[in-house]
Amino acid sequence: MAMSDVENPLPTIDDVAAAAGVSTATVSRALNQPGSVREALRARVEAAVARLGYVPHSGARSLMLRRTGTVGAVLPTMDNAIFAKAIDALQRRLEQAGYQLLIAASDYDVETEMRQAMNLVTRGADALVLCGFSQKPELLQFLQQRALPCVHVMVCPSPAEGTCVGFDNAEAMAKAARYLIDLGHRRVAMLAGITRDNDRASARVDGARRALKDAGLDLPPNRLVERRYALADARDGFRALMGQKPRPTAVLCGNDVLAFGSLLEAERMSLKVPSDVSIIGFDDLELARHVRPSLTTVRVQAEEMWRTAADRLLSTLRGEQAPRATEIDVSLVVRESTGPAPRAKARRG
Amino acid sequence: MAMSDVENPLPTIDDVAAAAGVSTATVSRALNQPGSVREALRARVEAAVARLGYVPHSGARSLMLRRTGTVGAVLPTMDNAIFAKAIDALQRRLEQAGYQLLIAASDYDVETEMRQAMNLVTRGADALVLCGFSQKPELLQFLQQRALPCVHVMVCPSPAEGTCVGFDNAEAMAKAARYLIDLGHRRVAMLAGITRDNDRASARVDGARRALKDAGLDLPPNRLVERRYALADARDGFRALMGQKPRPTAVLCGNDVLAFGSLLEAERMSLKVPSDVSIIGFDDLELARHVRPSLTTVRVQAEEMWRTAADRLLSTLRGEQAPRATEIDVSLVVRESTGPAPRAKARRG
DNA sequence: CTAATCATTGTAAGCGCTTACAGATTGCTC
DNA sequence: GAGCAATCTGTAAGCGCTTACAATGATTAG
Repeated sequence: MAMSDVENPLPTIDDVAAAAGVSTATVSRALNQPGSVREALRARVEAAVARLGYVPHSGARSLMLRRTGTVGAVLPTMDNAIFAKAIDALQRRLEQAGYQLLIAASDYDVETEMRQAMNLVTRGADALVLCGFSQKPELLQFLQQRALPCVHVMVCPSPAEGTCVGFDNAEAMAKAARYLIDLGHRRVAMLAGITRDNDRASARVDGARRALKDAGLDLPPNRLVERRYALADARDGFRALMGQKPRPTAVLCGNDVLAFGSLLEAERMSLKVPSDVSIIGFDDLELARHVRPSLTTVRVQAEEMWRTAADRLLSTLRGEQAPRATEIDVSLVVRESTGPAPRAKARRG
Repeated sequence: MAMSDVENPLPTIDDVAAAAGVSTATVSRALNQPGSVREALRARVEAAVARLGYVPHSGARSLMLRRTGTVGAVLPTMDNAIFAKAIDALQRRLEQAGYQLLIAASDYDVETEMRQAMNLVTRGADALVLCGFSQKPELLQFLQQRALPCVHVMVCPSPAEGTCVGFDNAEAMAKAARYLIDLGHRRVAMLAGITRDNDRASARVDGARRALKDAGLDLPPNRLVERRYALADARDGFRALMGQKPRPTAVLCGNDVLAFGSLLEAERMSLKVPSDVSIIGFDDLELARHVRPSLTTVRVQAEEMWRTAADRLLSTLRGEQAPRATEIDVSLVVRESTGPAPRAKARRG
């Protein structure tokens, strides 16, 4: 079927110009500023473009325009509903504005994150979306040196200079902890995400600890476990917590995946939720409202957050002034997985 | 803080050459073929590169090399575990090979798909990953005209020319249907994904219908509903099916999200799974093995599939000959959500 | 009917990079 | 020590595009 193995060079603007009987300048103008070319010529050019299947060479174009029309995003992983949503929201917004999304995964590792971010820059990303604020200083310095627009998402406010769109992770988790405390819980455990290289996960632990401390309680090492965001790991972590001697009466989870795993494991262990143990998640994934018992969780307006992050970059790329920090609403959504602390029994005797 | 608002042009290869006291050709060689430049000079060049924070201009580079080092993927949506996994697998493999991933969403619409695919080509994608085979002919023709490497994933074999990596959706679903039939089910319903513009979803329906027909059964219109891949829609669809007069004894679901929603709704309706109704999913998401009852489902080696798809493109880009069709294993994983058809009762009397 | 003005189009200069080719340097052999 | 090959480096020509500037033709005032 292969018509020919001859090197079939793609049509260039010169070919279009020749085919339409005009100069290259006219072709370029007809395509980029249709208003500045007489209707008849524009039609001729467009016909030639269609006939030849011409597409401007992106490299040549970016060489002249000094922009590529792509925005890069480095996220910890795609294999997590929360980041899949992120990509979805980013891509849609950027596409609307004529930008394409380049993506890369950091695997929750700052070295990888830096490497990937630089890859994206090397590939010509006009701007960068990063997650959190735990980047290597070299990376941030490099980006600043190149004056590359960059937004940090999922955190707010920013500890240093830099634009961010997100929320206060510590305060959000503290709010969840206070809710448990108000329900009378005294032995509160935390099933956290892996905190290494992850300022969001660390902040959530800090927030929980702070709230407990403010109530005269603490979060001893044996009531804090870190697990990867996967159901099997979550179940394992929950079991580890529940194996503690005076059993925790409530578990704060680093996200909804950990919380869902906890629900599943609680059922397996024949622990009733919330009467035996209360569970709180984070993110408010679609699943949270559907599972039984439905999940009390910290709702994050994820879509809005990522969309806004894209908007910030787009503004900056347009040369507009954009607010440095944008706070996104978070709120505790109370559902069925939390309840009053169980009465201590068979203890007084 | 802004040091200066002076236009601060990024360093070019000329700057590096000047700083290192060599010619631009040497800089280029030192960077691209380190072996061809004397050690001492290479070191000087690298020092200059580091000092200036030089990064080659991707546009200029692609202009000379006639490649950009990016691969595009157009997927229906990112907001679905199966496609999130796809992005993850694609990105990792491509990154290993020095390629970056550009992504776009088609929203299960062929027009959008075409638009987005062309966007990616316009942005310089060296190759394209597409989902299924339901693209617009114009698009396929355009890609062929440009001799752009392209792989169709999630389907196999391909109905037309073109490379594919996937499996036979109809046969896979037929297998699931036969399993139910063998268990004695006679009223089998299907909760399908939206089939419009989606050859995978349609093929799955076709497969189910075929298997039923082969067993002398049928899939009447009222036992087939289509719903979007979301829990709320799934529950709604399941309820619709279960509202039918002679109730189906089994439901084949277009994917695991629909199946999970069905499980949730079954519980809500106080239907026991599998004694009242059997449920089969598709994909074998992580969740499938963890829920209660665990989900019988068609396992797809998703990661392998997408990784292989990336490999096919990489081979083609290297100029190697790649197999036209690659079949990926699918198998029915029997768990707790399926069982023998309930005996018809209170009917004989 | 001529000159001045305006709207269109064409000419040509790069944007930053790679690489064919020429030139310079080095190390050998005789 | 001269001549030659082998190795390394520099020169310069574009890659395909946009756009400042020049040139052209059309239009209108005088």
